[in-house]
Amino acid sequence: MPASPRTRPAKSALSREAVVAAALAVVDEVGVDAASMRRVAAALDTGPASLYVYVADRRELMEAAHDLALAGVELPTAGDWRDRLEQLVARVVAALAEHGDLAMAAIAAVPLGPHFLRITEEMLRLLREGGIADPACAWAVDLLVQYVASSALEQGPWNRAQREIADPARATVEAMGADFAGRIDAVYAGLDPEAFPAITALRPLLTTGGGDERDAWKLRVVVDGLLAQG
Amino acid sequence: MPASPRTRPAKSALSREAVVAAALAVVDEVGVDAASMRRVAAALDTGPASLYVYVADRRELMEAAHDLALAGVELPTAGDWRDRLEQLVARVVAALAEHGDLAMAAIAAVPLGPHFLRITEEMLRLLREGGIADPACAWAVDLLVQYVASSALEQGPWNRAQREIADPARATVEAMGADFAGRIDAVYAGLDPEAFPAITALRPLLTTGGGDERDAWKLRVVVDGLLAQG
DNA sequence: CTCCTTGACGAACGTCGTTCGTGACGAACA
DNA sequence: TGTTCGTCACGAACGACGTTCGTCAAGGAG
Repeated sequence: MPASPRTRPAKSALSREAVVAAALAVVDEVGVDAASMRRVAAALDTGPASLYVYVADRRELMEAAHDLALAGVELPTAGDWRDRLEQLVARVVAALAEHGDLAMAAIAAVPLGPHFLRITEEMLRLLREGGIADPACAWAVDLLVQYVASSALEQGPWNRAQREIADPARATVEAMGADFAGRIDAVYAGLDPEAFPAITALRPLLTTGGGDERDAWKLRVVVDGLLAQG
Repeated sequence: MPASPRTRPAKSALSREAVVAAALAVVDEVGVDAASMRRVAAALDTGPASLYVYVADRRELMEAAHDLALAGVELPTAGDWRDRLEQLVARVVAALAEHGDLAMAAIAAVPLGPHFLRITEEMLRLLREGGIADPACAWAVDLLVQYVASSALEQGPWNRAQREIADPARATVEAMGADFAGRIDAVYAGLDPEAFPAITALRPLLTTGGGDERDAWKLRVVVDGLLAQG
């Protein structure tokens, strides 16, 4: 009588929480696209069909993982409404960017998970506290959500590449990571300087990250712009 | 001797242009995810393997389709540098949003196709013409590219749903299209008003598009914010 | 004419998301 | 106690996918 996974007691029962956490861990490891149902199930020592007890489909699973990544985002408490808004946005971006390309999981539709909703609520609250009219608040939060998604998607894979460069056990990925900006730079370098004088002139600036300072700058642009509206 | 597709003269030869154009048409029809190599090939009356003569892989094909969508974007000539920058950005967003979720094709990496490069060049040129310092120009164009991608991705599927509602021949998709915002609204409606007072209060504003006016507002926010930097 | 290159593309492979059917287990009921 | 029902677990299988490899046909060069 061979040991069969169908024999119950040897494994703890699955739960939606366990499944979602496993999905997030697999995304960390291999990215959203490669995080197949089979991989997630394997991480749980089961088969892919088991996951469907807890999620309707792969999309739901990945969205849940996305929301889970935001569980640790704490609402800021220090400073005026603008400080708090900027801190909140930066924290959300950072939480997502901690997980490689996780932002891809919620890029095609408005995220509606519990954590994202509480963050949305807080953004709206802060905007209203800042005296911004309600119609503009609605549009502003829309823009901020765009900013969050696109920033997380920019920073996430970059963060990941940096981590992999720093990890000697992953030297095989080193060439790929170091080339993250190298590929873009190579394209820019190959352009005709006559036809592309601006890109040519700014090339070094376009391909060297700028890190936290750049991110803070971009967020400041958006918020200053919001404040500039009548 | 059955007629075989291997018999040459009955079909015009493929070309990269034809393959990319077919891909864009299929994306228009079914969206990026469903635009499989098989579907694109079928649109060309051939098999999927034929496409690999012209593109290395599916990613390259979709990116090329993305760039093709920008072929018709003309650089603005009227107004001061700010007018032209805003017009350019709006045109790029509109060109992408004309094609459903095409923006997904270039969401994970910086687009580097010929049309996108000429647009990037023009953005940089205009920013410099506006007297913005080079380091800030680099960051600004980065932010504008984020804005373009996320806006196209927001507007594209919405545009598509609207077109499908307006098309009586596609009545079967009507319920889905009409529910585009309905689903979000349903989630918001189901929230506890005590826990989510802001979302509850602003719900009508959050789920009714705002259309062109909102898009113009958001772009103005970004550009005003750029101008506000020292 | 022969040889080489290139375009064309079918067959096949490995992988994927998902469904369906079956088994195991526990709770409820008679 | 035995039976029934509901739920979790999950293997087998299906249809679809991206891609590779091998073969054929056509055209050009020598």
